[in-house]
Amino acid sequence: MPLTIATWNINSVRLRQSLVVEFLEKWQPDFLCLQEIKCQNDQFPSKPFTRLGYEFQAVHGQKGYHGVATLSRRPIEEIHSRDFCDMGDSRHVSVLFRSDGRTVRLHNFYVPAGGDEPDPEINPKFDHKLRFVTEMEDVKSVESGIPSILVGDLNIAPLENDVWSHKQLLKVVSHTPVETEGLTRAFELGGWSDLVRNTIPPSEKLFTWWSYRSPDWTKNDRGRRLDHIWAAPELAGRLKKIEVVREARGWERPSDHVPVLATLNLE
DNA sequence: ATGACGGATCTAATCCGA
Repeated sequence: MPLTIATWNINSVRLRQSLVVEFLEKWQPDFLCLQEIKCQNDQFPSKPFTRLGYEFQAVHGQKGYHGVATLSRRPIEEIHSRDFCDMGDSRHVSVLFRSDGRTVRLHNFYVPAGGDEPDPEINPKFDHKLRFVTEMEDVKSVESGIPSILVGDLNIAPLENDVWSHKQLLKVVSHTPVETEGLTRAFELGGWSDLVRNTIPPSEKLFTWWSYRSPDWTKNDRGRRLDHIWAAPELAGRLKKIEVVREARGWERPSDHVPVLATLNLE
């Protein structure tokens, strides 16, 4: 049985629960990792997703901001969330599941945006972002023999073709060298493989986010690739398909991010 | 032309996202 994992920064799950339902019905991933649910656990709209078969839900919300949730139609266990940087933010949740005789860990991340000014000395949010990414260095692709998948809104576009203009974004938070190098360090020290760029070559422009502030997101196509799917090499070798649901940016009252999916065959 | 938007919050103006 193929295994499909999706990640989507939903920018308020209560406001966009109908979009999530539409997505689950049409794409039917086994797992959907949501970020920026922007609600507390008891406000999370579980029922419409349960009704579609996503009865296993690991929700780690907080009031107003941030928050992550992993929905699954397969049983999950050992739900865990880690408090990066001891801020008390809800920015991570992980689950274990079994598939084709293996145990796999799935990490769902929402990395801090980092504010406007790319200088940790004067901008505490940027300092927080850099420290968060440094802490991600000890999230390994294989832990105690268990291979992992790491998805989420990492808020960093690491490659030149992950932004609409490498040159013009070098001093813009999300694409500064200190961020892209920090993310690359966590990626390499963790022993990860980038499933999306394994499939869609780095020579091609690829985005998953387009600003709300642009009057027409399709005009000039000024996006960034902020949402990622990484995996342990032994899982990466079993990748069958990658999909970026670009059309979702054009849905009614859309999130500014679109879903990204990976399908693996673990047989 | 990196904002001309959009969401949550002690519903009015403020903070936040990236």
